[in-house]
Amino acid sequence: MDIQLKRGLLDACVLAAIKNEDSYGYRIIKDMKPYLEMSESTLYTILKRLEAGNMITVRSVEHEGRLRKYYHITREGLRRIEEFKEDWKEINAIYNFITREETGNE
Amino acid sequence: MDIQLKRGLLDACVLAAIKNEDSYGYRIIKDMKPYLEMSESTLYTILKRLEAGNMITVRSVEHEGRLRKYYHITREGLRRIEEFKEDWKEINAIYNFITREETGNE
DNA sequence: TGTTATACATCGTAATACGATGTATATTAT
DNA sequence: ATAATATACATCGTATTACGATGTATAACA
Repeated sequence: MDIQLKRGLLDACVLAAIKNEDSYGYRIIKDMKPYLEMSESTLYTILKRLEAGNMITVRSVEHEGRLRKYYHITREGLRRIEEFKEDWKEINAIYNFITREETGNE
Repeated sequence: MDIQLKRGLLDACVLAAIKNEDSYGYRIIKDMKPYLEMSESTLYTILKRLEAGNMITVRSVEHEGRLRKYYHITREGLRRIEEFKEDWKEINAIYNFITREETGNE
């Protein structure tokens, strides 16, 4: 899979992964795996970015000796997902341009 | 529009723009404009990349005192478009993951 | 004479995905 | 007992990349 093609979906995908229930890094990766594989370093970069953009909030929880950071989606984050849906309409138009079969010139 | 979202479409879009007829930089930009806006510096970067990847070939033509470089899609380039179509199936699966509405937990 | 359109080209930069690597504990396999 | 795997987060360096800014040059038009 072309990496570039995934790029625009990464942020929205992480937001979607925590949309219905707060989650933490390791689990987010596992939940997304069937749809989109992402390395840990990539995920943590994205989580930092989303936090900086006020799309998510973080809360640390001690769990069996290990640290867990639970991420919670904010109103801003939910809005980001809606924005994504809007953008997708344009993306589909571009997709149609790319895949259209020209008729009448052969 | 989120820039990241466009990234994966750029190369395929340029290939699509010359698929049915050889074209040159300035015209490619104008043809794509209704679907996807791209700066000149971006296009020439992409054309260089596609040429390096043997997706297109170039031929210079003198036209009214000005230089024109006509780009022609190769078999490799056509294959790239087909690859894009294949990848799109996965992209759609990811899209569904992002936009799905969870039922039964509220 | 000045502006816009046509046409290609390069440089610098900021954003970004990811491999490599590191820390630390718990569980499972050999 | 020991090795390997799973869990869990974190950082550094790097290559790719889109694009604004800028440059060169001619033709058409106001």
